[in-house]
Amino acid sequence: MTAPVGGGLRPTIAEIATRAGVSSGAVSYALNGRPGVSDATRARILLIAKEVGWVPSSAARALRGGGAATVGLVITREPSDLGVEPFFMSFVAGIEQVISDRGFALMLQVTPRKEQELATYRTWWSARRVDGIFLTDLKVDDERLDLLASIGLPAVVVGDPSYAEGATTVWSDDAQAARAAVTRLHELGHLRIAHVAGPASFVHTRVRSEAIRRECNRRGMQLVGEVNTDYTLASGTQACEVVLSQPEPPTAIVFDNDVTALAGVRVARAAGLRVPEDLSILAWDDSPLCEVSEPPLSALRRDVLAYGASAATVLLDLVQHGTASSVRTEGATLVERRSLARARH
Amino acid sequence: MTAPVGGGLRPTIAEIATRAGVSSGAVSYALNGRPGVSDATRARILLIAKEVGWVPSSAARALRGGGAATVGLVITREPSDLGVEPFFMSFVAGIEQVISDRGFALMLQVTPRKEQELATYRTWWSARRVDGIFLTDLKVDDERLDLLASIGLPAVVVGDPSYAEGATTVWSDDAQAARAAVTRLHELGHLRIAHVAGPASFVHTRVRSEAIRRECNRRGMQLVGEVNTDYTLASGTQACEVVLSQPEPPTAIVFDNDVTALAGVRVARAAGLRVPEDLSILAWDDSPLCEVSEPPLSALRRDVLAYGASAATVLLDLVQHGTASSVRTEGATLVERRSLARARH
DNA sequence: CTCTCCTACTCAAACGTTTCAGTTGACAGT
DNA sequence: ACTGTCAACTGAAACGTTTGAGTAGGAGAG
Repeated sequence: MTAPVGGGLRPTIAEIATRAGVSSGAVSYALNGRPGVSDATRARILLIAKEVGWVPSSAARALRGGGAATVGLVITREPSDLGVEPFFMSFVAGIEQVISDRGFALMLQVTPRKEQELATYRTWWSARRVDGIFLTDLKVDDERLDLLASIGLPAVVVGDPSYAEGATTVWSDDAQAARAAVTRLHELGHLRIAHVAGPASFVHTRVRSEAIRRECNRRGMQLVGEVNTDYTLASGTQACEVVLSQPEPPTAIVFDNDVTALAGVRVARAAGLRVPEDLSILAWDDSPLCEVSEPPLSALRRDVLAYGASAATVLLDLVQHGTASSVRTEGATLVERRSLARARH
Repeated sequence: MTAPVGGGLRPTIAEIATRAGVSSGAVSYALNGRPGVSDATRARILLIAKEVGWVPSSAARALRGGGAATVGLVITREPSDLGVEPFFMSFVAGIEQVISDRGFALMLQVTPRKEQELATYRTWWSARRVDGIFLTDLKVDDERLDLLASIGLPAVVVGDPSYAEGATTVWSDDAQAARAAVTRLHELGHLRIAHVAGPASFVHTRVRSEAIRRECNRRGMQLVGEVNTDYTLASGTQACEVVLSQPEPPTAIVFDNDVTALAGVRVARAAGLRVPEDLSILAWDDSPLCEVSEPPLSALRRDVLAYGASAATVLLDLVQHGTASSVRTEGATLVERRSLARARH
């Protein structure tokens, strides 16, 4: 008792084969553009496939060894923090632009627990659920790199190659952006600045901090504060209070994200300082938050969409050809709004 | 030439079987907790499986017909809008809490094109990539409902059941929250209010608008403005200008999201109105944006994490047992900050 | 006419899992 | 001692695809 030819949803190659009067092997050749069928037969098969709405079973392909046509992304952050973080959604959208055209899908996991992340990589790989993954939020001496290397799961590291232990990376040059920011502040006459940074464990935090420190030295500016935060409003507020309560407070502060920058505005105002007249503020990673702020915040903007797209392109090359070379994407540019002003003497 | 027993990553049931000296069928029974093996053998098999780090091949299971152990979510929004939208990340995190415990994974797609969304459902289902999906941003006469019904893809609709055409839904009672909001404004003596809403096509926009209208009538308050926006700063600004430039402007405005509420603060200030003394402002869906605003905004807060978790629970029930009943989650609660004040006479 | 080569196929195995239908023994009941 | 029952297994098929090996039939060379 075979299924009615006209019938079912989810048609298979076998059904196309019976309709076309050939074997399933021939259909496979035709559908995959391989030699082994005549042009006439191929055309007929393709037509039928389109008619019945055939879509290859990714399960069968994955089982056969052809890969799952899926890439994975684990976001290890507190869900509450993620609400504010505009980065990931744009990044995912950028990934999607590239992979959907190539028939790939994205598997996502959001979890606050970092052991969970490691377990997920193991499981995804063992279960053949993904062909490769994106590794974000790169840390110094990142244990995830070792795991990935040991299980052999292809990965693209989103972050500075000098900390990626030889893995393929896609990165934006934060050091260069940091230099540009400091340069701009110097132009405006600022000689004492501070840096309210992200978590010290992140590579990009370290890169930014170091670049700012170096550039200050080079230009004879003083870095009168460098405090780490966890990107939250609370920790930004505290950091900013520390920095501003010094005997010789800075005339400008660079913040590593938008939320802490907003915290900075509030703290400054509470301390009786006007922004930007008494204190210039610069945020890293532009967002609507910066726009709606009063005053609107100047920010270092990256094209996160393009960043995600680049990462996806590299990962797919890695997965499909077994090798790919690292890519440096366009760096951040400084968007000037109204939170920067000339330093007062 | 068989593979070395000690060897490979990604061990299979067959390998466990040879190690345990039983057939692969027995191993399958043991691993899935089915009868058919003795307790002793079962224990031995489980031990070996743990030792070699066995993980079931989801491809093989899906092929066999057991389902892909994957659920899908398509987010159809402009990537740039998503940056601000705290909803989805929290929602996804809530989903994850539930599904990862049950061995399911989440497949995500972010796209601005709505035809893409429909195509994705077809493809995911035909390719057996997902067992079910979450349908968010429910619209009036939503064409996606018809597609899902016609292809038979299990789905949980996130939105009001009265517009879901009989599909299983998970929803939060926006009408009730709207009534609570209006009630509170009435308590504060406001008699003329306005509503800056979301896109008219969304069901939740319609539900909120209608509930606000009704409650105003019931209490003898005037609804002196009801404008739709697309949630962006620009459209919020425009809507708010329209509402405030009337001969008899409102003394309080309810905004359907945080960004437009912030736009409202700016417009009010530009018009020489103090918030909240001259104009009370209430945002829908709390976010860090509301906290950092000046003044901090009162908001209707939902537990989005729990919302996502509920949706996931229902979808998994639907997928695994073929049936599930709709769930109404806890409604929004009003978080008072400093943007609400007693109306002036 | 025979031999080779080529095209255009067909056949069957393999991927890893689940499950149905058998096949052993052991053991109780009569 | 014979039958039936039950637990504890084994064997094989099936899911849908890819792919290497095999084959029929025709064209061309000698």
